Amino acid sequence: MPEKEEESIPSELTAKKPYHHGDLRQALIKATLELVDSTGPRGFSLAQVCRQAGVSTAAPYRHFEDKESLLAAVSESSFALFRQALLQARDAGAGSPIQTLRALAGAYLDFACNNQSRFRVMFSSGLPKSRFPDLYKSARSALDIVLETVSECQTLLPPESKRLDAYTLAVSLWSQCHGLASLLIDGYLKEISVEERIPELLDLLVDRYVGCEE
Amino acid sequence: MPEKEEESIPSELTAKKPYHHGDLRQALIKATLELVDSTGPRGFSLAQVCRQAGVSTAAPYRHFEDKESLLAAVSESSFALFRQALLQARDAGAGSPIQTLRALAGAYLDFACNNQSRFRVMFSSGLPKSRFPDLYKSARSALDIVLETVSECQTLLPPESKRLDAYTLAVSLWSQCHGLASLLIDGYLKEISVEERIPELLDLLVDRYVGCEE
DNA sequence: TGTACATCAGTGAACGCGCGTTCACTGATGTAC
DNA sequence: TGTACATCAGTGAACGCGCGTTCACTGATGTAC
Repeated sequence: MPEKEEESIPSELTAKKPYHHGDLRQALIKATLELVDSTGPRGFSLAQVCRQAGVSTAAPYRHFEDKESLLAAVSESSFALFRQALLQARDAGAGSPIQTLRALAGAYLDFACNNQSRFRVMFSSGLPKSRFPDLYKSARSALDIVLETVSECQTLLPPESKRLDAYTLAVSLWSQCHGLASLLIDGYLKEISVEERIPELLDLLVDRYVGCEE
Repeated sequence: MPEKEEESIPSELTAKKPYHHGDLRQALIKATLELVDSTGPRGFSLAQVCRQAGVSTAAPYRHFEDKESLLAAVSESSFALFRQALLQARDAGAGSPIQTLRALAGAYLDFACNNQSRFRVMFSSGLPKSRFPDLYKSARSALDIVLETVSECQTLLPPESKRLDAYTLAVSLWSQCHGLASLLIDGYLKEISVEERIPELLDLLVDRYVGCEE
């Protein structure tokens, strides 16, 4: 028969929790991301989120219209962070166009790998565009960074890189980043130990955008 | 007050449906795919599947252990079809290595676009590898086609294409196909009307695998 | 500075619902004799 | 060929459960006077 703890009440129980949370909105987003990590973007329940955040099941309705709105807020904030990361990579380097593209591709991959839950919500949540038009806008404003940067870089590159229009090039770079990120996150590249070859892959995919220069 | 139809009983009601279904297993897989199309790989319910297949909610348990097993069967059959499509593309051409790679990339994209539900289940269902080890094997046996074909093609190509090992090249080709397919399916390429440029994109991504030749 | 009051973020109990799964059963099919 | 019976794919009613959402409420905060 196990002894009962009688000596002292743990501090997290004595410390009376305040009636108001402080920043429940952010806490709910954080809890959602943690659950998405194990259940996928559609497998979590609002009740779980509330338990995780230590709050009653009615509390979220002060901040979000319903469950889907919470997920949309998670997605929108993720696209905003993503956009920031891409912008930072584009502006930080200030080196050659090739270096800028390389930095952009690296940032894309880094964001995906370090924010897997966010990446999943962004690209696999299946939220209806019709209900959340702003969400789609914030997605586009992040992805446009890729398109714009490739266009800008292309104007700075030697003429032989210009036989293709910038959009085609941009989509090519973008989809390669996106595919690599998705396959990494889903674990399909684990067995063939591709992770240490990522720098090489990034160089490969960027170098080829300027024709033949090595 | 609407009139009631009294003239004749529709044939689908008079035709007594047989007690045994015939091929319920396949019918359940088909119904699941149709629902996945609108709800995502985790949003459908077994009850909906049964309604769609015109069968009681207990019927699936003659064919699948539980709901997750049904989804795993959908995924496994999809990887098998995918593998078939890739093999066919690889073997049909019998042209130059470049043509073979081009055909493979085209088949990857075609499969994804013509079987969007299957593609979603394959890559976004989040089924636990631990419970369905065979599923992961069938995934690998499909994806290995890409790796093998790139290796084979590379041995037939001029030496300047060999400065990178085949795995790195294969992963690069693979991830580009995968990213392009994912972005197309998720609708992120619709506004910039990239769809008519797909052949060009495919040429672009394949041509670059052999160094500089144009 | 002190008090009254509006505001609003939280509670917790309750709801109706659809879900996944089980059960004893039924009816069609195939096979042994 | 005809009959008895084992097999098994289906039924339909029932279950317990967790879910999303609502409601009247409570208690903390900020502001007007």
